[in-house]
Amino acid sequence: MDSSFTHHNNTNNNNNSSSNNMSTFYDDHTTLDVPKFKSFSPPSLPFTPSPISPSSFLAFSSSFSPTHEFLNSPNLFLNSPNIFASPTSDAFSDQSFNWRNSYGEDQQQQHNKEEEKSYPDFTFQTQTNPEPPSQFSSTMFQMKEQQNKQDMWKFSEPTKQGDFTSERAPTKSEYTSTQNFSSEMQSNLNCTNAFQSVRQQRKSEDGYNWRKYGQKQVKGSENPRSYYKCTHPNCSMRKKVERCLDGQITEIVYKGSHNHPKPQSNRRTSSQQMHQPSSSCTNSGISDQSVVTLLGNNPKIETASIKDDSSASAEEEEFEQTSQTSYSEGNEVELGPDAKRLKGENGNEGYYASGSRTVREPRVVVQTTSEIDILDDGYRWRKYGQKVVKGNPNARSYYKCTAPSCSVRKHVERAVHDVKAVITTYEGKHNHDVPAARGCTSYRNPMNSNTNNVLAAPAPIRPSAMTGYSNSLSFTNSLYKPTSGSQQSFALDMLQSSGSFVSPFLAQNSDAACSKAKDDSFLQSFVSKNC
DNA sequence: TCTGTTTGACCTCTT
DNA sequence: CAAGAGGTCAAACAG
Repeated sequence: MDSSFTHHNNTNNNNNSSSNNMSTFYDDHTTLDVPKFKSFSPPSLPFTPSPISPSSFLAFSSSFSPTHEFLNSPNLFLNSPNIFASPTSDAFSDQSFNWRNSYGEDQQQQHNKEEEKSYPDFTFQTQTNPEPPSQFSSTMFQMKEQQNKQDMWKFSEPTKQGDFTSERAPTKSEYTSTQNFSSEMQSNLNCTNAFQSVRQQRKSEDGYNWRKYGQKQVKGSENPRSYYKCTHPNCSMRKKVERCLDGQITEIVYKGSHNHPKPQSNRRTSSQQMHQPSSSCTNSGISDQSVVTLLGNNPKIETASIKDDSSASAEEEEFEQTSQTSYSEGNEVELGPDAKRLKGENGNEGYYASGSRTVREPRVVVQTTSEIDILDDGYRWRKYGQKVVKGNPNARSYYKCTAPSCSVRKHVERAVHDVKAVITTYEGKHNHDVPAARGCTSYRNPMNSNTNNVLAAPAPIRPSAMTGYSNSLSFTNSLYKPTSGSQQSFALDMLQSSGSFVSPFLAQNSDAACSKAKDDSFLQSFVSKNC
């Protein structure tokens, strides 16, 4: 190891900038040269509009495609496992939905009554959205620029829970940018409709046929994990579904990609049928999609522009060969010792929270191939592992620089003392310059270039230019001393997390950045708090 | 008989 | 190299 350093990204105060409004969100990212893979869908996720329209709240443009970041983020919560319909069984019928944690007790009780009226034989509970969409979006969104792009795009917790409910059923027109969810997610998102659908027609499908080929009891979890293959000839698409003992899905991991269009006629009647709400649109033909995730305790939206497999399969296939897209919803806060590892055939693996804890964290992960671009530091990274290390229940992501013969690695993890704090540790030194962002030729590395700070993307941090950075969480030293050869720590991620402050900060040289950071009251308070 | 599921054994990978 | 864990295979089983 030539060197290492750590930067710390604290998201506690993320609300103060980019989360404030969508314009900030756009401004900061739509101009980014988002790698193509980020705008490509989880392979084979069929479209089913959610009654909770992401686009009704979040008018993402098609160019906005934080798919990977959203869904692979351990911060993306989906604490409503109950609303997942089992794609392979009828566990749905046995499920009890409880969103009590999503809002106040009074509201809950009142709402429960309402729900009981609507679904006297159903225990699913939801709530009328008390906030207008615009308000919702402004309070829900939170941008987080993080060393690990997985968490780059985030949403802050709503100012009050329950802002986002299934009862806000949008019209179909609201789904112009919303497509392609896994069947489980579809069911999840189509809460109300799904239930109605379930009640009416227990079985439905996601358009693809699956065959169960194995089941395992994974260590650290009481929940069995089922393995499914796409039954289409030569299709490598697989998925893992983990369920609680009561049949509720707590985790879904997609791996690979469909090499075929969705079967036209797929009215299979096997137990593997997916739930497809009757109100859903199986194929809108709209290429851009948004992924929306309901979050039980902390309702949040995850939105990503992805492509419908059926409408853009060729384009996807081209990219699928070299990209990885991971979609993960789970409450990393709840990630505990019983987090489990998942590993793809490309070597990717990760630990994800088990659903056996007090708060279940269903998640959907889509894995295609191996490469991940992480442009937040300018370099391209390939995820090669993820695990929970001793002393910190939070999963740590491991990445390698994708440049040939470059041995730089980094890992990202959340601080044990503050789950919203992200520690990124670099090991080694890049033996190459910062690759230009895809489609971007104006990128300049602020750390080793005296040229203009022309940034088409958030300016990268150059850990590579530094040596001897420790992975300490300490903030006692300067926030950022890239030129120092001694072990240092800095709160880069924290700085990044400050939203609009990020780019200006990063666009400056390190000294200026450091100075600016120190002047920032937020940073000061953070440092004071954490040191 | 066919199709899909179950489940123990085996394989592969990581540590 | 061994142990452990996850992933896959395939025979047996069920509907």
